Amino acid sequence: MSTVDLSELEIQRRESLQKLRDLGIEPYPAALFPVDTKSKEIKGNYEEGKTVVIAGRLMRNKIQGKAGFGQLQDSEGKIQVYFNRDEICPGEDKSLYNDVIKKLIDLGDFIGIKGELFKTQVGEISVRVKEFTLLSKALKPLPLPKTDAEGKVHDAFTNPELRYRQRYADLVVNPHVKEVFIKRTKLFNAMRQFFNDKGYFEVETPILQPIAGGAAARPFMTHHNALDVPLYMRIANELYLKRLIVGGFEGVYEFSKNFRNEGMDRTHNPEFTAMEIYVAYKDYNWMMDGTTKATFGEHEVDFKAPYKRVTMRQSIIDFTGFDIQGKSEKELADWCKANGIDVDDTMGRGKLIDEIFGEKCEGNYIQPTYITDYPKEMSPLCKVHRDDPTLTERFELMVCGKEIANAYSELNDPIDQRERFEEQLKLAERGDDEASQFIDHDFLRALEYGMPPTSGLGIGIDRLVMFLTNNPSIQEVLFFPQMKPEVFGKKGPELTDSEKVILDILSKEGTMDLNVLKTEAGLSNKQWDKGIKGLGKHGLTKVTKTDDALLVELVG
RNA sequence: GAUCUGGUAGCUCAGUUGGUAGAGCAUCUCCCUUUUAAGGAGAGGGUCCAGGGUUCGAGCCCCUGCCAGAUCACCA
Repeated sequence: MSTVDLSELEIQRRESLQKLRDLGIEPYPAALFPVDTKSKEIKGNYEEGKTVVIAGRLMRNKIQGKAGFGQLQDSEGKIQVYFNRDEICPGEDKSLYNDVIKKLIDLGDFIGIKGELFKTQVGEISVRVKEFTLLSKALKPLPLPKTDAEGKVHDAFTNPELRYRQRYADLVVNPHVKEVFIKRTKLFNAMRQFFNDKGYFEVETPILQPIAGGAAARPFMTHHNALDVPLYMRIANELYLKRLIVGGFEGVYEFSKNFRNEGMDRTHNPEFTAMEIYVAYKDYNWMMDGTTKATFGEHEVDFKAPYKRVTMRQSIIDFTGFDIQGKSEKELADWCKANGIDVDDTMGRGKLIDEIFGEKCEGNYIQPTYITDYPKEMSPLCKVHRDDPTLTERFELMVCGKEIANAYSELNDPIDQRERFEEQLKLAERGDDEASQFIDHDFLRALEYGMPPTSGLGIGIDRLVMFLTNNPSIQEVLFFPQMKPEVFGKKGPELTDSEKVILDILSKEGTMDLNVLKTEAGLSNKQWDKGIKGLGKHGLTKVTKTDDALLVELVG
């Protein structure tokens, strides 16, 4: 990047950087800095006169003559630091204070401080600086929101595009954003703790899969050069965890980054995190009892378990008065048409019911609610219901109109499983692009060796975090949400057409009268104006004024 | 994919019928030794997202494109 592309503020900071080097101060020192305290500890265990060594970004630097107050931000918060010229520079040479601290240090620079704790006249806990070390210079100014006495934020850094693309800056200046991610990690830790205490085993399974199974979604495809085979990024890890249950583990779980090549919106990101757990010798009722504790038990969430439980059949009756029990595909399709739901020939019975539920019921479940007993056709990996062969032993946990968790009594009958896969294949051939197009024969082989009765649960972690942190957008709970790539260096040295035309004419003559050049160029007023100004900015031409004319001169 | 809204200084935002591009904070200079978003005085800082068009003249009007957000569609 040339200095031409830099803003005034960035140029100033680069100049400060050079001046620091000229003073013998390395702006990016290699040696460790012996930090021994953080801001939070200072405030929590205040000891008058205690010597501390702290480090962080300087986020405020209010100079008042021969003293000044700064604010140092570390990972846990902010602490005020007090610079006093004659304490920092006891001798004749006051340059460390007058030049370095007052002028060459900028907001955002990392500095290290050794000093003593004291309270100011207004009672704010502060560090009286004894020694000062520059740890890293910031060449780009951070956004600078300010918080007033009432906690109201002024000039907040709110532009979502800038915040997501430059999350590092967002995290520095928006403490509430950092909080969301701390909560996210605490949720992971709490769930791990909960499962580990119960003796379940955390595992890792393949992300690159020869068949993207376990869910219905369009996968990202890639290719392995050495084997010369196509591979898919996983859309789910379900089938691999079940293989481990076959192998003898009785409780396995995995936090699984899944990838789906579909649309993006405020609840969908191409990569997202699911937590899947499978426990042998259990059923979906057991899982329902445990889910509340597993997800919310460790957190201060205003939930009262047990949540309401509604069968899918009852849910549809509740919101439409229509009973899907025993209805044929045609009867369901006719009802949909009569009630304003778009249907087409590719839709089987399961899909039709799913449409009715999605259209008329789903959005109404704001409070946590278990929807149970899904139709067989829409749950190809789930065991048939013990009381009704047209249903499956499945539940989903709905919160705020969105699915948070999905659980089964897992299908472990290999013959039934093969038939379900074949049904999916038929639906796919019929045009249902959500139905699975491949049969995972290896998975069927595993089931043939025998899988114990098992209950499985999947939780959409991102949506759960959204819910727990009260965020309406998935982008707010992912550090780096997917964005269209930013174009850097677009404004290259290339000339516009107008500039080229003018330059061509001028290059033959070297120097020309401006009006002659304009006439010869034959450009519209606007194009002429843009072209000649552009060339001047590129430093290619120079306009000089004589007594009676303007002369354009080719430079370089 | 559709519709709507937006893109102006480092950040947050104004910008009048279309007539010399503004404010606050930040920055720079000077003064100030216990300040609390904001002490005083002065100064600098712009490819108004990009490209076309209309016009004597466009940040503003028209067209095309790019990026983002929201709503909808899609997504077990």
